[in-house]
Amino acid sequence: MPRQPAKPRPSPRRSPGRPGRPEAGQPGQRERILDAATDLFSRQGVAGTPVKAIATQAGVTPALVHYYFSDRDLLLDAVVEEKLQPLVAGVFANVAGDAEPMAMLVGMAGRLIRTAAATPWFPGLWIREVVSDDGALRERVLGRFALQRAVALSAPLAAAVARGKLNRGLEPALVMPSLIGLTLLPLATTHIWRRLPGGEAVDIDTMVRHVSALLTHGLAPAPDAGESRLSPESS
Amino acid sequence: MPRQPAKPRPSPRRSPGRPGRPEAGQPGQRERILDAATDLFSRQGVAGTPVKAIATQAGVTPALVHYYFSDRDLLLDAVVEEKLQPLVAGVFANVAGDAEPMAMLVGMAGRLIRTAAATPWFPGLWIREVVSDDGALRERVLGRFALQRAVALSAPLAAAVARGKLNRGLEPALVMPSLIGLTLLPLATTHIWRRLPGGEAVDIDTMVRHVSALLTHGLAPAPDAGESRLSPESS
Amino acid sequence: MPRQPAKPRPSPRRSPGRPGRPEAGQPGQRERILDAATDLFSRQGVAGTPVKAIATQAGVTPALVHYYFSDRDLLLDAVVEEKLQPLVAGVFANVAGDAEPMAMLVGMAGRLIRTAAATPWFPGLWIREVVSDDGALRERVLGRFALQRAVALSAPLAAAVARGKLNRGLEPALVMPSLIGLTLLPLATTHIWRRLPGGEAVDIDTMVRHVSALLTHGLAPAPDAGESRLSPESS
Amino acid sequence: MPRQPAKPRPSPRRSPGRPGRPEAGQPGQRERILDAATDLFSRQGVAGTPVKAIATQAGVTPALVHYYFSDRDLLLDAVVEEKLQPLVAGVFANVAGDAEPMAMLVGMAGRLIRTAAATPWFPGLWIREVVSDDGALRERVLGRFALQRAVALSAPLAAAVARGKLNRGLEPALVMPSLIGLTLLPLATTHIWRRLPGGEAVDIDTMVRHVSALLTHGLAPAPDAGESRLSPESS
DNA sequence: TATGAATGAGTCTTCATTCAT
DNA sequence: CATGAATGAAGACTCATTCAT
Repeated sequence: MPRQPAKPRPSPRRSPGRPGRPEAGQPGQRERILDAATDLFSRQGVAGTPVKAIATQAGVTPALVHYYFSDRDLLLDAVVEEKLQPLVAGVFANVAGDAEPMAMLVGMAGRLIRTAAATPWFPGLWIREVVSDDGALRERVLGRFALQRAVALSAPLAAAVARGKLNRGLEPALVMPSLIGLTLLPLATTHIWRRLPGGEAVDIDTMVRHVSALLTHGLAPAPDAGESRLSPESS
Repeated sequence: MPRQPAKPRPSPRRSPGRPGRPEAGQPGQRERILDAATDLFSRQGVAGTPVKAIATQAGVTPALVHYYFSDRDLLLDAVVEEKLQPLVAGVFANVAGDAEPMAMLVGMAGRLIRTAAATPWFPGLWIREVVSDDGALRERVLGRFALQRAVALSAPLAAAVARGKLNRGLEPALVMPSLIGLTLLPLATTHIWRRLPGGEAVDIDTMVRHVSALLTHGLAPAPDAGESRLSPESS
Repeated sequence: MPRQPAKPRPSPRRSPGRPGRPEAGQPGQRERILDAATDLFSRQGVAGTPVKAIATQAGVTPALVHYYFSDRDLLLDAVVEEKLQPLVAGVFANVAGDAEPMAMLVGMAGRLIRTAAATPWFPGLWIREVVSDDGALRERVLGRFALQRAVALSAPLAAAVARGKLNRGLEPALVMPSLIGLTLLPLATTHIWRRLPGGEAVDIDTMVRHVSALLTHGLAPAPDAGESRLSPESS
Repeated sequence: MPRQPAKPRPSPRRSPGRPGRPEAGQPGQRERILDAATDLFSRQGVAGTPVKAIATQAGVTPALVHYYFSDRDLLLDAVVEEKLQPLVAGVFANVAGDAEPMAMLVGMAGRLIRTAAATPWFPGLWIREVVSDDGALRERVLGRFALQRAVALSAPLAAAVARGKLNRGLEPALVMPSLIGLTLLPLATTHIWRRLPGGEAVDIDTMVRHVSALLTHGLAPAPDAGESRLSPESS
């Protein structure tokens, strides 16, 4: 303690933490900020969330947000890399182009719904800031991982449609957007349709069933065209 | 600022426009502002669009925006009432609960797509500011017309599912969200999937066909008794 | 970005002006700000002068400074263009390379001193922000007018030294810096040497006489061949 | 940028109280910081140099700067005492009032130039922070050693002028400022006039010769009675 | 001896809004 | 009708400084 003598001692400044401070530090200050940012961004939008709001929700000073992330922009980077990217990786995990396309798509839809349900900030953030035109995360997400994932899926899907393994009326390039629209958008609007009659009873399993039903029949090749379901398969 | 005493002092009723202005006629100042606001809101989000940007795009001063709309908040009201509401009314036009549910839904999807394609600001605005959690227009839209429209549709849909006129795996409360997700979200992300292989060739008709195909089979009652059920994710 | 300030409409906000407001407006708000900026920059340095200080001295709000100058940087531009440039132009007025070099230089020194004395901010600003290494106005001033003025003078001076119309011991490239050093630096340090014995009595005319005396003999060609050479440091 | 946080200077300002003096490593942490500070102050100005920049250049943490110097203000003190003061002492070394004034002044000019050339931070720091109006080091330097040095010189110079041992047109109180202006200002502006034609070839010896030539003739008593007088403003 | 963490007090800048003209 | 001028309130970011370790 080198500062003994003529210490001005302006303010007592004892316990720096706001109520509910981390004590020892399990959550990790940086983590708390990142969580708060992700949450607020998903609820109020990036443009609608001042750094101060993030700091407040994390129980820190705005200056500390800059201390850890330097920049509002780098904070966005961190959200994409440390929050979104892992999540998307989870959804795409063990998705192989060679699998049965129907199963793959329905499976991905289910995983998307369950993932999103377990990570409440996901659908809102994606809808608002990735999908939207000038979404603050859009280019980051597309450039870093989303686009390549979509591209990787595009050839198999086109082939599946061409070979009649998927409904021939489908447009391959629109399959993924349809999937997103069918899963994340309803999830992002839970608060809305819950207000509808019958809506309050809908749970995640119901949702998975609904989307599965829609996709199973909607994506499948038309039964009357003479194509039997699950023809011999030759990969 | 340095206006000396000898000020011209124009008469109380001066001719409005400066030279080279659109005069009082065709476009309408107020209309231009409203258009600019709608467009910018849809592209940059409400929170991301300052009044000044709207004024600039409309070719007027920020003060004039206040002159016509008093308030940023009332400008939002105007956008909802004069832009969104008529559009939604168009989509729901001659939708009757008594019609064949399949035809009604597929028809509405088609109308949604065509309407949105003809009104580029629509999908973006809806996705960002109506659907999103704290969307700036959300409560306005829900409270004024969207909710009651959805409610009106909810009973017939539930009945149709119950009576087997729609796929039994569907959840009535989720039919409308699915419809929105299947139409507006892909439309809002045109810029994205256009970059995918095969995406650049997709036009509106293709899109209508794609969604129709998906819905026609996806919503229709299962042709056979064996209902496809997705296993609830064996986690 | 985040707008929507929860309009409480707190204060009636009547008379905007602070004490001593311009009333009719002789000085001109913009002019007042520019004057304040120039003055403060010269006294405290550019880096040491917050916009708020300028605003306060001008009797306005910081926001108004931005209203007129957009940017701290553009304010610097304005200071250079509207304050420094005219002043320098005045000093260099009717300076012709063809004139007798002695008379020209001594005349310029005199004009520099009188100009600077009449414009108290000039020497300080020049010394601190033009001459100094990372001076905030340096590149602006050099790039826009100072360098070309110096270059224009450089050939005639070299010729004059070569032809013996100026002291042969002089280095042409150093003549202008010497002139500046002999005039602006003492002027910038008035407050210092005024404290010295005999200093309080020195006025502008005395200063002009002093510099003229020094230059008249210092610049003039040596009357006799015996050129004084300083021994290279007798350490 | 604008620093200088209203120095209340509450503490008695003791010797920084380094708990155990550095003396460990060769370069010396403290020395490195002091060097970095001096260098940066001279190039960017005191107000334009954050502690962090000093720390970075010295390869340490900002906290360590405070550890050694307690305070930004005390760091300035240290720069003055440990850097500027010794340098100035060197320039004034063996300057005696009784010497031949001409030789003393020309000698001092030469020593000033050579000193400054060997210590690149000197001219800039002096010009910017000692000479300038609110220079951050000004009062420190004047109060501690510069003023008394100048005062000590002032009587002999006045006597020399009075006795005709120096040019009678000179103003004694202005001799030292002229000397500073003639030496340090050109040195501080090396980067500028080096860009002029002929400037790139100028070296220290040339500079010494130039100033010596100017001073030798400029300071010397007029060889003839006809004293050149500059007309008071040739308008 | 040294530092990472943390913060209060600024600094620059933007914005919605008002008002006299 | 329309606008230039003006401002209070915020927003992002920086900085000197402190402190526990």
